[in-house]
Amino acid sequence: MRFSKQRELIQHIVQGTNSHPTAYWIFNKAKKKISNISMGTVYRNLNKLNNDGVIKIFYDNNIARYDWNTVAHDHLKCNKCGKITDINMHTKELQKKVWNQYKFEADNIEITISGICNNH
Amino acid sequence: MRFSKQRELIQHIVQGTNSHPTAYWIFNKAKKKISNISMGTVYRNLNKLNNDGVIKIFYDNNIARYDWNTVAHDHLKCNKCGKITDINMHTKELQKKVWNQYKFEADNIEITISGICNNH
DNA sequence: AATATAAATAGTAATAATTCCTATTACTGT
DNA sequence: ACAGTAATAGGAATTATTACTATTTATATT
Repeated sequence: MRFSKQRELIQHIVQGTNSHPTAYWIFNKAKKKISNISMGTVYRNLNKLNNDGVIKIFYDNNIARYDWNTVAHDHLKCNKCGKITDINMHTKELQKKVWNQYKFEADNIEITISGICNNH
Repeated sequence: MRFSKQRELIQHIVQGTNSHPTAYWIFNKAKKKISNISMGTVYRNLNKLNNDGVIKIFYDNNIARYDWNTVAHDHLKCNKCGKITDINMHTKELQKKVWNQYKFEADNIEITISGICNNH
């Protein structure tokens, strides 16, 4: 993969926030540095970075969010303020379990827990 | 809520399959019985049925799928054949855990595990 | 059974998220 | 410096979903 300043910027934006941003948020942030950047470029590079394991994509209901944290982890989503918090649910155990019980080779386990966070 | 034959049909379609169908699949199935049914009607009723706890909505990446099984459960998704299988991961324990560790009141826990199923 | 009314529908337009397409641009190896 | 290749911008196209509105229909009331 060749270097591109657009991709570098997109990577830095994702890596510079804990807010689990959407593509649209990243696009708006990127426009401030490269005013003519397009959504196509944002999506293409986010997918590329995800495929290369540089960042991680996950889904909050039906919209994609992007995470600098590529280590396996899970999310708490507050239904009141929308805040998404990283947590760790030891998915290794689940991975073993689905293999033993269902002979299913898990390569990705996503746990999203919604409810009410400790600010409410 | 008033009776409608459209909603009744939609409910029966969802309750008659284990395939975790999309709105579009349900729409096509419904058209065979009520040829002029519209997508708006399908979505409106699926949401209504979900809100009433008659069926359950969940998200497979960025698309909505509908499930007759309203008891809390989880899903295995095969990356080769796309098949989605119901499993049970005892999320009660996770619910306790996030309360103890994070003081987070979980009301919904979604676990989606993707990988390769036992047909491959 | 006829009527009123409130709710649901069909059909379509609008929106939102994402992917696709193509002419153009710009790294990189020679 | 130049050619070849890969990435880009910008916009069109697609897909999923929601919103709007005139019309129809289920149900309660007479």
